[in-house]
Parts: sequence; structure tokens; C-alpha cells
Amino acid sequence: MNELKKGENEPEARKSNRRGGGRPTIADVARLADVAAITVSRALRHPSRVSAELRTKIDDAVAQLGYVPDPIARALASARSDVVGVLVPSLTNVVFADVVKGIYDQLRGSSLQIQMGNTHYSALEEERLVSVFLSQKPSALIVAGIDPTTATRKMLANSGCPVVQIMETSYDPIDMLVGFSHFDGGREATRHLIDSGYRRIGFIGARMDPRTQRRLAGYRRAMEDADLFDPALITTTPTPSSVTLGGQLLADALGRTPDMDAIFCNNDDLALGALFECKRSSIQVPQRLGICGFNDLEMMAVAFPTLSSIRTPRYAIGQRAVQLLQERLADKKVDTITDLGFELRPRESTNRIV
Amino acid sequence: MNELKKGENEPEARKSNRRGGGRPTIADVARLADVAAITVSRALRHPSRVSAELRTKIDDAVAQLGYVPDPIARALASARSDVVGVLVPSLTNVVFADVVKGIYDQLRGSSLQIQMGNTHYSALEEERLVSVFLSQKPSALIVAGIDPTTATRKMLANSGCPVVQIMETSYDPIDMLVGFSHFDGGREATRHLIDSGYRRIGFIGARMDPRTQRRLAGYRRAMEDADLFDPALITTTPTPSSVTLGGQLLADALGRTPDMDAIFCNNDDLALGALFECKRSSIQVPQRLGICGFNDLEMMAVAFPTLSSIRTPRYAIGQRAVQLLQERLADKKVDTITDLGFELRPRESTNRIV
DNA sequence: ATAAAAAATGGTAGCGCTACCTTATGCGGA
DNA sequence: TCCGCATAAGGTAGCGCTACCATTTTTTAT
Repeated sequence: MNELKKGENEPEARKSNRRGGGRPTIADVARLADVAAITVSRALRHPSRVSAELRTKIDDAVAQLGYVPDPIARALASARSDVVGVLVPSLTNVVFADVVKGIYDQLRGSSLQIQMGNTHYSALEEERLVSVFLSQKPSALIVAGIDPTTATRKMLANSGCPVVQIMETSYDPIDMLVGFSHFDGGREATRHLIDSGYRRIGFIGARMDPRTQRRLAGYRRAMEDADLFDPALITTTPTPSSVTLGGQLLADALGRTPDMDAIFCNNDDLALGALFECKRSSIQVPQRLGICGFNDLEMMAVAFPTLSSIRTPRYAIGQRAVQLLQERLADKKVDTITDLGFELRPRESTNRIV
Repeated sequence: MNELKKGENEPEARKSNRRGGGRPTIADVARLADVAAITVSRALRHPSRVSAELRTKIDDAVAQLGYVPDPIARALASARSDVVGVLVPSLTNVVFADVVKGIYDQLRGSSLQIQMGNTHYSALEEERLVSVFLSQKPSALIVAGIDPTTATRKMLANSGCPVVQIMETSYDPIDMLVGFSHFDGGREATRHLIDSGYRRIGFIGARMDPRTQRRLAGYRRAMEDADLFDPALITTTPTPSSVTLGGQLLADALGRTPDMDAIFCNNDDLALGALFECKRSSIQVPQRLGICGFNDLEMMAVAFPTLSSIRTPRYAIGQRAVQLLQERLADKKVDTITDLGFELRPRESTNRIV
């Protein structure tokens, strides 16, 4: 009953016998390098804690066997996986694509993987996904959420796992927060229209998730401050945003308030749709109607006429979120709230005095 | 030395003692339901193999403890994780966003998670990522690759893990393939322009990845077949595609071949940029210049004028890829190649006889 | 020189689950 | 009655790694 020493009397048999499917394990490396398995583990995880001599021997053995550590076994043993969960409310919205790209780029080289979840702008779905993701013991979670439910907040807070909420700066962070103020963005866009000489400024918005609501609130504040607010100028729909919808909402708004002289579109897709609708109906932009969008997608700068917008730091948000995580995971002190701001990009579509 | 029976004389202590961090385990459920751990595992994994009576008892215990199985431990024990790896060449391209959405939607309810990788249109990066992803023993891999390297093909083929290559139907499948023919798409778009009465039809393309190349090849074939081919009409750049670039490439092309009377844009972003450029330069579309795009993004149908394009089944590709995986994982017979086709959408931008 | 602290290595015991096999139980047919 | 066969349950032994502690060696302080 003393046949416990594997790999010596069964040079080839191992491969097919073992459940794991024949890839070399840390034990194989240890045997080849003539050290204990734990030392191999250390050499790979914390090289500085192993003497240079052994490190070399181990590295050689790793190279010779083509050893690749099993991330699953590691995760089980250390109760931490190499996965960063990313929760976004939409997969197709370019805004989040940019954010995810920022996250991804910043993560490169760090051996961390991205696991994606789509909350569909639903707080309940978000709650479900947070629970699922946490069960995988992720290294960290990045949540481009809507406003989280109490249960979600509690789960995240108790998880012991770093959490970055992104996009928005307007609520209490669970852990870390990176974004900008949508309220201020909406207000600044509206002020810009007012400053450009428009008076009957409409608002069109789709889906009306919390962030959209805050931009609308910013619009309202700006209009009220200038004594221009009129609820009839607001057109919204729960339908998801699209270019097509932008045209429809504009037509609708102009039908109800024909004296409208400018429009703040809650995002750039709507703005583009509005622009096309104006072209089609021979409405002069910016003379008869000013248009301002939100996000400043690439096309805004080359549309004809070029479209004003609020530039939002989407890529930077993703990047910074990961930077914060990395610092946190390295036990550094980290800011709780990071406001990355936004920037007005005035262009032809609001430049009345051509 | 007989204190092996945990959970009986240490009712609370467990929580803080154990490495895993206090969440209930399958052993806790087993104890509460008074069955063996393996039976709990079976009840959850293959309910039909456990008697109704025990199943109820176990379900109750699960509910009472709020037990959630640990996916990592499961993955280690069964050498299969609940993760589907998704490799795309770009995170920001709407085309892939649509595909990923299709994947995600089809995956919902199935307990499988998506892990994302971005190959940046690089076969080497793809190779690296495939290796990393395979080390996580995914349930399946979906690769919206470029043409894979030999090493990549070999790894995937030997992995024993279902693989769906998507987007393209033109090469040997490693396992399964879902897409359409980019060559045919390019040819059909070009033919459409020819049929619409255009003769000096240009091509603009960016990035020039393999799929783009095949669309160009389709263009070329159509032009040659009609005896209209002229290399001077082709304008390409390795720069990634963008709306801005569309305008620049068009301007460039018109500078070199002023008699060009139509343009096949390798994708819709370029087409939109080209349209704006025409507007800006007062070039009549479709009279002076016809424009046809590729992909048929949402905006194409509402641009002014509306833009012709080739509608590609992006969402359906994602969906179908997952369907195939699901059938394969359920041991059903599955088609190796699925051609989802495409569809010409002629619109105002190529309708010369207005 | 000696004690104390630090650095380098190893042994053991899991992490929480499931593959694989063995053992009980029920049922029909000879 | 007994055998065979299916069904249902349990026992055992890992999956491949790392936390935790024990042990050995080296360095530093006194």
C-alpha cells in the first residue's frame, strides 16, 4: 500500500489516469526543481521571498514543462479569483463600450480577467448579478449601475471585495466612486443654449434611467434660473434611445411647441436623429433650431453641421476605476470619490451667429 | 483525536475559523437535510437522480441556509467552469457590441457567465488570450477572430472545449462556425451600385483586417465581372475606422479620381462620414455620388438621405453561436457551418432616379 | 560568543465540490 | 427462493493550489 509516490513508477500512465487531464501541475514542477510545491507557489507568487538560486531552478522547470498555473485551483485555495466583474446597464450603448475599453486597457498585463454582466437598467437584475458575481469571489467589482437597491448595497459592502461604482458622482459611495455629475452636465448644456441666445429650449430624453433623470434635473434648474422653464418643452419616453427615436421625439416636440428654438438632447444618438429630422424637414440648424447633445461621440465633430455636445470622460472613467482597484489591491490609500468632470464642446449646431 | 465532526460542538466558531469565510457549504446543507454531501450535489445537479422525498428535504435545507454553490470549487472538482470565453477584435465597434448582446441574451437563464477578451485584431494577441482562457477550463469559447494562427487552431482543437468561430464563413471551422460571407456581401453591395447605374465606383476601407479584405475582394470581383475595375478607385488605410476617417477617405478618393460617381464604404461609420463630407462639399447624394455602406447600423435608415447598406445578422450570430453551444453541451448533433446570410438594403443614397 | 530576530524552506491540511466506485434497496422473472 | 438488474444512496479520494505553521538557516545585535 505504499504506491503513493506518483510520477515515478507511472511515467506516462498519469496523463490519462488523472481527472485533471494531463497538464503539468505545481507538483510536477516541484519534483523537477527538487523543491517543495509550496516553494514553487511562492516563487511564482512572491518571487522576492525565494532565494535567487531556487528561483532560477524553478523558472527553468516551469519553462521546461510548460507549466501554467491553474487559476481555478488557485482561486479555491486562496478564496480570490483573478476575475474583475463588470456590470453595465447596456452592452450596445457606445458609452459603456468606451468605459469597458478603458477598463480592459488598464487591466492588460495584470493577469486579471473581465467578466461581463448586463443589468438592463434594472436594479433587480443588478442585485441578482451582484449576488452571482460575488459567489465567484472576484478580485474586484466595477458597477456602472443604476442606483443600487439596499440589498445590493449591503451585499457589496459586506463582500470584502473592492467595489468601484462608475459614471455618477451623486450618491454615497459603497466603496469607491468614479464619474462626473450628470446634473451639472445637463445644466451646463442648457446654459450654453441659453447663452447662445435661445429661449424656448426643449429637452428630449429616452429610457429615463436615473442618470437621464439627473440630466433632466440639470436642464430644469438652468431653465428655472433663467426664468425660461416650461414643462411643455420636455418630451420623454421610456423607450430605449436610438437615432430614429431622436427624430421622432423632435418631430413630436415641435408639433406641440412650434415656437421651440433649441433642443437639448439627452444623448448624442438622439441629437443625431434630431439633426437628420431637421435636414429632412428643412429646418435650419442652428438658425431656426439649436441642437446640443450629450457625451460627445466621435461623429458629433464631423456631422454637418457639427454638433455641440458635452464631452464625457468615458474611457478615462474605465481606466481610473481600474487604477483605483489596483492601488487598493496593493493596499494603498485611495480616494473615495473621483470626479473626472466633463467639458462643453460648442460647435456649429448651437452657433446662431454664423 | 476524535474531534473531526465539525459543526456539532462548535456551532458558531466555524464561521470565523474557516478559510472560506463563513458561507454555508454543501456539507452544511447535507447535515441539515440529513443526507450525504454527494446527494446534495446530485439533487442540485441532476435532480432526476434523487428521490422526490430527499429532493424536497434538500431544497428546504438549501433555502433555509441560503446556500449558494461555490462555482470555483465546482470547477476544480469537475474540471469545467461555468464561463464562456468571448474573444472579439474590438470592444468599441458596435458590430461586436451587437454580437455580444446576442450572446448574452441567449445565455441568460443558463447560469453561464461571459468572460471577455479583446484581441485588437491581432492574431498573436488572440493566441495569447486563447491560451489564457483555456487555462480557465471554460464551458465553451466563442471567437470572433481574425484568421487564427496554426498554434491557435491547434490549441482550440485539442482543448476538448466547444468552440464557435463567428462572423465569417470562409475558412475551415475548428469546430463550429456561424457567420456569413463577407466576400459575397462586398460583391452584392457593388453589384447594387452597378445596377443602379453607377460606373466609376470607388471603395474606401479602414483597418483592412481579413474581413475587410474579403469585402474588398468581393468588390473587386463585381467590378471585374462588369469590366469596370480600376485600382485607382480603391482607397484604404490601416488606421482604425471612424466617421471622421470616412470623410477624409472620400475627400482623398475624390481628389485622385474626380470622376468617381459612387462609393462602397467598407462599413457604416465610413459611409456616414462620407455622407457628411458630401453635405459639407455640396456633393449631391445620390445624383452626383452614390453611397453604400456595410452592416446597416440603426442610423442608416434615418440619415438624410437614408443610406443604403448591407444588413448583417450580428445579433443573430451571437444568439445562434450560443444555441449551438447549448445543443453541443447537451450532446446533440450540431451543424458545423451556419451561414446566416445578409441582406441588401437599398435606400435613397443609391437611388439615382429620384 | 550567544541570544534574538529575520529570512528561507518545508509539511500539513484543507478550500468546497464532484468523479468514481461501492453498498443498500426494490422489483420482476425463473 | 434466488438471481439479476435497475435505482438510490453513500464513502472515498481527490481536483491543484495556498494558508498557516513549524523548522531550519542566516544575519544582526549585544
